[in-house]
Amino acid sequence: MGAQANRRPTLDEVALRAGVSRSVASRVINNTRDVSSTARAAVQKAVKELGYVPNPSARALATAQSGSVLLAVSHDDPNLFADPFFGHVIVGVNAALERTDLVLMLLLADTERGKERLERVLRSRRADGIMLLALHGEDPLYDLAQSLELPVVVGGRPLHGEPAWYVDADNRGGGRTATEHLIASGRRRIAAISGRQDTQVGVARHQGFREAMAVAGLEPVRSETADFTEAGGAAAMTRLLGRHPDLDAVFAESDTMAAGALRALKAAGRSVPGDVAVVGFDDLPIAQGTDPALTTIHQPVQALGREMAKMLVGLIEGERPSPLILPTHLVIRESAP
Amino acid sequence: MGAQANRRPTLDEVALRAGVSRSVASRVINNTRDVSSTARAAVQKAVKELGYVPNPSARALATAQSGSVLLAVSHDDPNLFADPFFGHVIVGVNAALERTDLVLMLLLADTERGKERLERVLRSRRADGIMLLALHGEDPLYDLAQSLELPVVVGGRPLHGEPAWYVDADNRGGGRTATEHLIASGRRRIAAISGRQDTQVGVARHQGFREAMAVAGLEPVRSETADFTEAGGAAAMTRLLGRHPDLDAVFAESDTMAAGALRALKAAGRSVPGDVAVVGFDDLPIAQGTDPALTTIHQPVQALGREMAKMLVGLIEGERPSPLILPTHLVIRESAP
DNA sequence: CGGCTGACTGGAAGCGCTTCCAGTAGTTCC
DNA sequence: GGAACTACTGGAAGCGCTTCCAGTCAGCCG
Repeated sequence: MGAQANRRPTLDEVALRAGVSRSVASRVINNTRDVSSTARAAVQKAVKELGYVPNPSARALATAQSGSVLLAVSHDDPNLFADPFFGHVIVGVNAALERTDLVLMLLLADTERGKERLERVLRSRRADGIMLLALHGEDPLYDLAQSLELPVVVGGRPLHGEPAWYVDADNRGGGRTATEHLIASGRRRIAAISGRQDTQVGVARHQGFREAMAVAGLEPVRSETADFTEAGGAAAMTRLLGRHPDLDAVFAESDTMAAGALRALKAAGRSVPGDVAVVGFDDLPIAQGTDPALTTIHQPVQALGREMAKMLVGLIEGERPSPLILPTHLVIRESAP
Repeated sequence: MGAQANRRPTLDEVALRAGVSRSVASRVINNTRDVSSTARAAVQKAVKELGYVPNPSARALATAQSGSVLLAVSHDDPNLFADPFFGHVIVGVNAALERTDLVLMLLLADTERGKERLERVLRSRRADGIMLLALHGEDPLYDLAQSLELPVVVGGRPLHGEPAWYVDADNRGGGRTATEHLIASGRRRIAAISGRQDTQVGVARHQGFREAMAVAGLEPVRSETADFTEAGGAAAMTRLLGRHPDLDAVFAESDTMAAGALRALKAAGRSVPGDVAVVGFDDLPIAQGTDPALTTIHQPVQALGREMAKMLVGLIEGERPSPLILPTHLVIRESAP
């Protein structure tokens, strides 16, 4: 009755109860060799009876391994994380981690203070490895993590240079596929709304667009750059229409911007896909909710998270995995049949 | 030249360099009293020169405090977490934690294995406190956390009973407000599409609906229950139209379901808001993307996360905060002017 | 039958920190 | 001038675990 309430059992108590030494108990817990089956059974029994759970801090101290990995999102837009994209990544990461004993730590570093905090966490080696997401331009974080000799896996790629370990979607290939689809369906006056050009994603997708246009011998009507937001997409679309009222297709390089573009097209009285065909990129849930439903490039976001985590676990366990580029594919809906 | 590369400095080395004992160095680091200013300065200098960062495991072991808090999401739908809702909660949590030294651990427990893992993490006291999200029906997790004598803050409320510490949005008030708005705009044949009735959210919103109808002396046309998904909302809307072709308003108790309802209404040839007015709930980004844009109840999701984290920090620091219900408010857009 | 394995075992030394406590000075007060 | 403070200081004892290492005790070979 409330007697055993307060203190949690320690390994010593388990050992005592099992009638063995602490070393033996530890070996049983950690499943290492050199334990007789009788000792093993006794310890396991004691563990169960006492409800023993190892103290992670003590273990971490003794082994110099924290037992956790960090997912760091460093960005200057505090709301970026609200994008469902991240939710999917996390679901993937979580799934991959579920089969290990690693716990996920999450740190969003948007403010200056947040970034300092992230740096402290990194330096303190609270995590055995780190996953970096949404690097835009040059992020000092990457270099820091590198210099700490911590395993680092980058999701996406930074704008310049190529990290040793990363997982990325085939953005360039996706951009090409999207554009090819528009061309194949007979569109000729094709414009693009590209995302921020200080991100590798933004650049790569647009590069795919330009490649496909060049291959087809077409001149892009015009491209507008927006900031990956719905409002930005709408504004860009409006600008495009103002300058090139006769365009017949738009490749909006993210679904969110595509949604904005659809809204602007509707406001301008254009029918989709009748007057203008629209292809997005990402295949987020909104893509199905827009009117008309959005033809888009699917990128395997959950897989991205999963593979990042897997790669990191591999690195921590001493393997040397290869960078990974995940395929994207076209999903045809109504906005560009 | 790679000399100091490998080992990180310890407190002993800092003390040595500063010419004081380890105790003094520790006191300086932790900013406790009883340190002369000369000693303090010497230690601070040594810390800087050595780039010393305390080892969190050692500290955790000595203080019996992990320095982290856990956000646990236990649900049976593995994709629920992809909902932007969670992203916003996390942004809020992160913001509140930024001013502390606590680190956020995130655990999604959808599978059986995930739940066991969550339980292990809880039992091992890897976290100093826990935030629980998306409890549906009765979740054993809550009782477990309670029994561990860990501070627990619940986001939303479980279906039955009331936790000691929770933060919730005023779902019932929101449901009332939404309904009152429909009534005030002259609608009389009002139906509702309620969410899962095994969640407190679902029940509370619908209760608000019923209250407002009763106060106005109106009989609900009919209510259909869906599962908070777009498809579910569309199906429910179709059923409603089948049975009550003359309804003139719908309160869809989540934006996602509202989006589905809009789609079904359009498919049935009804104009919104001409024939049927629609009010949603949540004020997610989709609410602005639907056509027509959705009148909805805004709930402060980010604030929910922030307040949960604040409350938890308070609990950990020994305060006894009060449960909190955050206000919701009506956002009028096109679907129900 | 002596000596050698090989399978186990338990003692003990840490991991890097916090914190209690006994102690040393320097001050103040009667 | 001595007692009683106050303001610091450093030694030492942990926190709960892992892991090295020196043993012990069978069994088995020649």
